[in-house]
Amino acid sequence: MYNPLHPAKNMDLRQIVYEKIKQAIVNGIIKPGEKLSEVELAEKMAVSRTPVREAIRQLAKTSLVTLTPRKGAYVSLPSISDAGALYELREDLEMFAAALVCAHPPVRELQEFLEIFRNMDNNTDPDKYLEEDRRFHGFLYQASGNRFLQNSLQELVDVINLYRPYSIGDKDYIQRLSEGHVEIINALLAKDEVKVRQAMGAHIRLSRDRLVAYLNTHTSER
Amino acid sequence: MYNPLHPAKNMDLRQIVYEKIKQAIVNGIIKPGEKLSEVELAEKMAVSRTPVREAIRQLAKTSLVTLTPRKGAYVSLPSISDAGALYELREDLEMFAAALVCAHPPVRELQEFLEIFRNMDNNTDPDKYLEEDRRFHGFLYQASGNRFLQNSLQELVDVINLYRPYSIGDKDYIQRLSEGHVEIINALLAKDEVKVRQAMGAHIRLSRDRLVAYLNTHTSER
DNA sequence: AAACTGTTTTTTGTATAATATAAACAGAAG
DNA sequence: CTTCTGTTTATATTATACAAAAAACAGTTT
Repeated sequence: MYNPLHPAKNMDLRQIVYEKIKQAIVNGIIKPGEKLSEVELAEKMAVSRTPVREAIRQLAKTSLVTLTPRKGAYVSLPSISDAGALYELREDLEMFAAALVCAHPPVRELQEFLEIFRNMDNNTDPDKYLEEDRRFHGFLYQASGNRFLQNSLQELVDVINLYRPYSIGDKDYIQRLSEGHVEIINALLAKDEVKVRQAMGAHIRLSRDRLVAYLNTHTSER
Repeated sequence: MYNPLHPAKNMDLRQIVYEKIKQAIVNGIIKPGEKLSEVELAEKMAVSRTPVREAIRQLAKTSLVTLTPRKGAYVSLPSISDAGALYELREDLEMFAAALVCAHPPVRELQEFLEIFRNMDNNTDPDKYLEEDRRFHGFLYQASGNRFLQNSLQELVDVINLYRPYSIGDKDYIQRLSEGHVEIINALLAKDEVKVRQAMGAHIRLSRDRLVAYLNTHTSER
């Protein structure tokens, strides 16, 4: 039940501002390449520039924001070659995380996800898929039991999500991606580590190839 | 040769302060658990509190510093169980990085390192070993060609180095660790990826086991 | 003497003011 | 008309001032 005597607010302004800006970035409200004006953000959130500055500095440490001395802060605009490097690292880390989960698979939750992804196909709302996809992967990170791994992966995925403008509205892959999830879950439930790694690797590569192909055809050069 | 017309200083104060504090931490001048007083640091470096605050906030994003709202910032004091998680992740990433280097080994530099580590044994100055060890691993990160991997690994290793007070003065392992490096380098030069991964994995586990054993015997509980 | 309460002191958190740099612009020279 | 230079304007950077919270302390009560 509810305890009315919880801490009033154990977050300071900077933390709140940090989360707000971060959400604005990962949800695409502020787009890659756009400038983060201190005064503008401060005014919009009705705080002074100090907490905004500190939040931006912290964001910069996550690669979501790029700092240019004496110029300002901008939402990172990862290059086309960054995409390869980011996915290369992600593939390794996701396979590792999944392998760790494989040792002690959380059966109940996995079965819930299994149901969800079994019922998804190319007619599913892409936003709905995206939401469950994030939830699933995030759950695996947490279930890996290694908080440093969890942290690294979450940061990495947040950066990768900056490419979202280049992949939305792409319904053709939802079924294949969902099937990939089903495969991963089944391998986890079977505690088959080799298959888990293989399935996860293929799943991530599918996303990577889709993005790289898109970038190659739809961008001149970056 | 030297060009006198390089940028006067393309670093702002915050960046300078950031590096100074970071160096103080990784070099053990400020020890794990110690408090980072804003005024004290500002006075010592003869700057105002603002750049110091921002530097500390950024440091906190690297896990080198832990922030406690309304209390202050402290040099992180990783727990005994963190040690396992940190090394678990490091093992995976170092193996991955080494495997990447294996595809295009930088022969010249590897041979230089080979000479260095061949000439090391338990009589070598531990500080000298530590320096070359860091240099070698850092070189591999860079040679992996993946800047995100390089970044993650460097941050991870910096945090692991916080345990240094718990492992100094331990000369018995220098020879074994050096032999490990030789093994890794030879496997890289032979482009034998399987052996590279195996050698690197064993090398990291050796360090981990040494630390965990030490922590288990020399600390009651954290 | 121990514990509680009220006060002082120190330090963090936030806001604002001062400074320095860079971008935009306009006027003058070629 | 173009280019260069000086000025203005806007913005990031740094410093300082103020507010709020936590820690240290002391005095009082039991």
